[in-house]
Amino acid sequence: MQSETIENYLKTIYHLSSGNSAIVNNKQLADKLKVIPATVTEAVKKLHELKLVVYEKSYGTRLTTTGSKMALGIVRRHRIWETYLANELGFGWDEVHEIAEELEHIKNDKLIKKLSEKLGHPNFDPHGDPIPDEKGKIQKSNFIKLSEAKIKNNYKVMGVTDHSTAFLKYLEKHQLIIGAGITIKTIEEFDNSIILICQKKDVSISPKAAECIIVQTL
Amino acid sequence: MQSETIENYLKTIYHLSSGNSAIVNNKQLADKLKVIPATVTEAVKKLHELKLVVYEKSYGTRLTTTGSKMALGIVRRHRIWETYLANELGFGWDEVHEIAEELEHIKNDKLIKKLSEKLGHPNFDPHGDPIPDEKGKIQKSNFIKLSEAKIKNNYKVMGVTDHSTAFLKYLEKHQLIIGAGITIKTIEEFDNSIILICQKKDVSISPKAAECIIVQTL
DNA sequence: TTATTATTTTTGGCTTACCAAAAAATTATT
DNA sequence: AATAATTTTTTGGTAAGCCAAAAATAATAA
Repeated sequence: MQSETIENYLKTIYHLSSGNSAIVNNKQLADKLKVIPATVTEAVKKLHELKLVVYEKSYGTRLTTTGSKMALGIVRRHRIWETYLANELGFGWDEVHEIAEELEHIKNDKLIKKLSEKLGHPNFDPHGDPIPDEKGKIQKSNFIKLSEAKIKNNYKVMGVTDHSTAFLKYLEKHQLIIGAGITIKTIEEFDNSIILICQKKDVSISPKAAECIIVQTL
Repeated sequence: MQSETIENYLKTIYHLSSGNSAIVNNKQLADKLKVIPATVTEAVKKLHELKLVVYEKSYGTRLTTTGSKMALGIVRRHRIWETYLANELGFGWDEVHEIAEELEHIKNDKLIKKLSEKLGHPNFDPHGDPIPDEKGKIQKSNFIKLSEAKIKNNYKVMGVTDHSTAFLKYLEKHQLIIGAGITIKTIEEFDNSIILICQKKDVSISPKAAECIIVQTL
């Protein structure tokens, strides 16, 4: 099995199981990887033989400890590159994901080490997602989803969980950039949409969007 | 045909024909690409159909204008990355080639543009090789091979044509680093080896090594 | 020029990563 | 529980990129 194929499967399993080694099913994987379920069946069988996942027929797949470590390594490379592209090369946070999808497959420990060093060993990428350290440890954060925010409280925008270009552009339009301070003004009773104050302006956020925005309690 | 495979063939044809669209043969290609000649035959046929090379049976292969442009693009990416790794990330010039072999395949015009910009649009990489510009134009240089150097003259070490780690380490040991000023002291009659002065020390260079060292006339 | 050597091409085969369609198993719905 | 819908697996097939061995061609030396 090709290293890049393996990495894409492991990474996807990791994301779908939200880092918990929970079980993921073939359909989900097929959708994310843009292949048909039959292809996934084949692949997870091979990954099982490589002891990177535990695959149980007609049930599902989860990462082994080894697989999880590898996945964490890929996630680390991806997020280090995203941070580097944004902070050092001046890319917008809506552009970095796509490029990092390619860069993440370059496995050269020294390269990632140098990049991390130059960035001052960051713990979070420009989307606010945590960057696993060399050992795969992920820094816990006091981040919550904007949808869980409480009225009158102050928060700082830290990231997003949806990386689609459409969504990122939407945020930019509302000045909801990383680091922006916000205050919850109202939460509409009838549809749960949130009115918040950002840059002294009122901004209305739909519940769906609020689910995808990560904020830090201040 | 996979983009990375195409790129590796084009790049190799480019290097073997010394940028002149001269004819290269299957054996040479097979050796460089670490495949058997039969594989090359298959590949060049396909590249011919893609109009990237002109392949004549039992004769040889050369780049078309399109193929040449593509090759120049790959060479540009490779050398920009090498320069970036050395100048911005502090890698040694003996380390950058290997990493750039992978990075060169990431095709994102904006990325290369940003890297080049950050470097101040360099025309030469850390090995002294010219970096083609966005249009594929290569800056001419007054560089010569050390083997062509004349007695008593002064030169500056600008690069190498052999990127093997062994060779680069050999140079480093003799303090023959990029930018080093040298003076030709003697050229031995019987074996053409060169005695030069570098850092106030006498250094003897074999004719074979002298073939691989690029110097600039001062 | 013939013999020898080197290179190139052909042929048949392999693995990886995919797909399509059909069959089997699981899960959900009535 | 029976039926319908979904998911999973099996089966057969494809293209890319490789190899090994044999046949054909070209280049070199005797």
